[in-house]
Amino acid sequence: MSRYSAAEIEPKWQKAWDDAQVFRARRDGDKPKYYVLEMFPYPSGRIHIGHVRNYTMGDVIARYKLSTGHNVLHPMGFDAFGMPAENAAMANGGHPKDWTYSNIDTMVEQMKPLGFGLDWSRMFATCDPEYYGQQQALFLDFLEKGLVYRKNAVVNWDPVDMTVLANEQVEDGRGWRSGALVERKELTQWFFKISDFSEDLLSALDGLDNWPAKVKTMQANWIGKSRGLQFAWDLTAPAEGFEQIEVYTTRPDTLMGASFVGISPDHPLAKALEAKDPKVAAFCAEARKGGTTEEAIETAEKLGYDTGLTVTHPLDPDWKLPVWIANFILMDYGTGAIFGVPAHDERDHEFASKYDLPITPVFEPVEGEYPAKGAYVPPKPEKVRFTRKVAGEDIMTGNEAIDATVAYAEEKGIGQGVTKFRLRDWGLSRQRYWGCPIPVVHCDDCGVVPEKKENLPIQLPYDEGDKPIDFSVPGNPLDRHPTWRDCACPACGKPAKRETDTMDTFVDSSWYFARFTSPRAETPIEMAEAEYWMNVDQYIGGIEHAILHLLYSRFFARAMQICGHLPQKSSEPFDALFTQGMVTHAIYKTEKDGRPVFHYPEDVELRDGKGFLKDGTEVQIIPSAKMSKSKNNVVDPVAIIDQYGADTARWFVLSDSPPERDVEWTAAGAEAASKHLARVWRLAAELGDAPANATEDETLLRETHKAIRDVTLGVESFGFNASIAKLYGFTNAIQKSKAGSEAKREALKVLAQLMSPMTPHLAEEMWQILGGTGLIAQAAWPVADEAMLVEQNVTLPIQVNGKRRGEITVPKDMPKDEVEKLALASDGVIRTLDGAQPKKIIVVPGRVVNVVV
RNA sequence: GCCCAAGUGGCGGAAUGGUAGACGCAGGGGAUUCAAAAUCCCCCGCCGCAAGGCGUGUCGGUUCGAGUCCGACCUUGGGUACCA
Repeated sequence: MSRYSAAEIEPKWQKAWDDAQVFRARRDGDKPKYYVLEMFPYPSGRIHIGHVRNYTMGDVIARYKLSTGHNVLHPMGFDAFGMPAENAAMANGGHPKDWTYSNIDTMVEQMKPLGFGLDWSRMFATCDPEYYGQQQALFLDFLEKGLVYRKNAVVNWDPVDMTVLANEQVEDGRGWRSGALVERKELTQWFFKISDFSEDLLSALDGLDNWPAKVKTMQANWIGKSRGLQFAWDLTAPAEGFEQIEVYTTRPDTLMGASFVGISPDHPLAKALEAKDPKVAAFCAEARKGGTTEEAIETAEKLGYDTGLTVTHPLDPDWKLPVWIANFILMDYGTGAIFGVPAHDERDHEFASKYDLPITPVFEPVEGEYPAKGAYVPPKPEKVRFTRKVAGEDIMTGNEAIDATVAYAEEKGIGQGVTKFRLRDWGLSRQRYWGCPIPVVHCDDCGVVPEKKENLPIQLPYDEGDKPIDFSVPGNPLDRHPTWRDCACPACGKPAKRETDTMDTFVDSSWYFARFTSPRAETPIEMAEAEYWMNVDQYIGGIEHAILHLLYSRFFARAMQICGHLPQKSSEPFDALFTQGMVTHAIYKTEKDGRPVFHYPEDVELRDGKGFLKDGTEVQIIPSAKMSKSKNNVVDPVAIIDQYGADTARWFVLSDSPPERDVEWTAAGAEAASKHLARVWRLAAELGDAPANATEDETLLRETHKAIRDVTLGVESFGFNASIAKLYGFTNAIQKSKAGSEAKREALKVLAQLMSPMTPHLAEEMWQILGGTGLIAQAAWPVADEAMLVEQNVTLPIQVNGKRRGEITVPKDMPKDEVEKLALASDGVIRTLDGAQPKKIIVVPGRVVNVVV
């Protein structure tokens, strides 16, 4: 081979790793274990360059840990249930199962050439009956422990298609297929009691030292612990059997500013009124229009209906307030009823302004003006002057006022201080086919009956031949299946019906990390394996999973532990978390007849930062856009590997941006990466036989040890781009060095080792060329010699009033006063001072000298 | 709406409160070559002939010193419980 050829090198070394079973996870030996996991992919059909980046990061960690003497577990699987498979079946016919498994085959085939150090023997898909059957067993155990229950909850309802819609199937408040205005409808659904763990899920965040702070903050806000006052407003006259309306407030100190009591359209009182009064019914129907998302509800126009009922203020029997039904009050949070304080809440202010309700301030700023318009909502720790206080001092913080009011209310027997959480129970029912069936049976005599474990897995019907699963009509095929629904009651044996809801796909991904420790076990996990491999030492995935997936997994780990399916130590399953950014790509756009036309990158020629089509038309370049098929800006890793090889793709996705940030894929960047790898290869292949040179050899050795230190630090701190920058520097140093060939050989062997987690194939090839022993993948990571890292001199910038005016080079441990003298004597300082006397001189050893005038 | 981030040359980005722009791309100049490709070397924030001045989204603050800390705002991205 006379030049670097990825096509020749890469398959060769992949086979060598396979033959030596380098990445088969082993429990044997005295080595410490290390479990690195990237969030597993959805089998969309083809791998994406974002996958390449994500799995390359994990692979760097896996290979590095292997070379530092660990037993590494680095598995791969597929998050294979979900809506896209059903959508594909709707659009193109076929069966979700066939579509999914065919996609998995394609993606595995596309992933293998990337050379990831994965233990493929552990692979599974969540749609494998062996996996989801164990998930059904977990569900039954959770049910037995009281961690699952049924209650009503709202879904998006398409009144034309008569089907439940996912949030993403609601576009501008309308069903994506029918175009009908979506309504909120209640259904009986299954729930996991995640709210039982609210306090623990919140407080345990403190112990997650190796999680990004932003993720912990997001989770903490999501769980949303609040303290407040719960109390009841007495109706002036009983209505529909109600004498009181129970409310919860986090700002009881504003009670004297109340102007109305509001209840949710789903509040029992609202429902009772609705049943009797067509006008209330009409309003509630209107209020239920639109999707179920928090965003849709919060941003919808505030609508209210005056019920005509009134309540008495708890602190003033003569004060009557109206009761309104309002569309922005959620039945799921608190008691489903509030009292409105327009002066100190933006939403209440908007509502009161619209319906002409009184706006009564209860406090004002200690200094400055009361805002001219809108509500005055200072932060709770800020001191304010109360004009209509319930209890406490005239001037106090919001927090002090809340405490004083709660104490007062409790003393007077008006209400109780309570702690509440925003976190709601996890609704897991989905009215869809392609998911894990919920293993229960509905019996007319026995009610809801759990399946017997020996009947698991309850498999989805596949129905080849004359009765295929039909996706051409909306709704859940399981619900209208001619035979699958019918079964015998596990309790009494009489004819009964299966639950036709399947599980949320978040359930599938909430325990797969545990299953990887014993993927073929006939129980959910094998305890001995979990004891050894858990927890995940490093988890890597997208920030889009910061809340739901991670919170659900944390819940599952606790619930599994309660049921004896995970060891005690695994209540927090992910010791360290890293959230990586996306790979983006420019969009090339022109317009035709007022509509955008998107062009493929290969059809665009770039000159001086501008893009042109073949016919000379200039295209608009939109940089750093999320890749999207409809925008024609998707980079196909298969094409990149064909053109440059896996090592180039791996090197590039790590090189240009910090891993937590987005990286833009550019053809020029990929080209540059490829050229660099070829240069490194040539350095090894064309080593030559120059004689030793003591000084130069020593200098190169020092560079080598610095490179070991810097690159290792980068890898350990997820600074892969920093490691790569150092590797460029080290490569330049070797290339320019006048050292002898043997010194260069040693430097190049270290270079190969330091590159091996990122570009493993090239590293193996160099290792072989340079005469390394065995596989570089199994060689021990080099260790930097501290003695080689010590510098004698240091260059200090000299500042005058914080501005750089020169620099001096001094011995590392020169005393401060001598540094001062040298600094004052330097040209830049003399010129800038121009005879003025320095007031103060700041010497930061090894860093800077600042002369203050 | 609410929660969480990010914003630095033409571009991607570097920088424990201490020389802003490491490293790479693009660009310019040169070497090599019959010529080219490939490769190698040098230059490269902005304004200015220069001295020097200005520069890290905007405005203000803390500090001897701020890209970094604090406050407000703007823009972009992620999440918002049935996309995964």
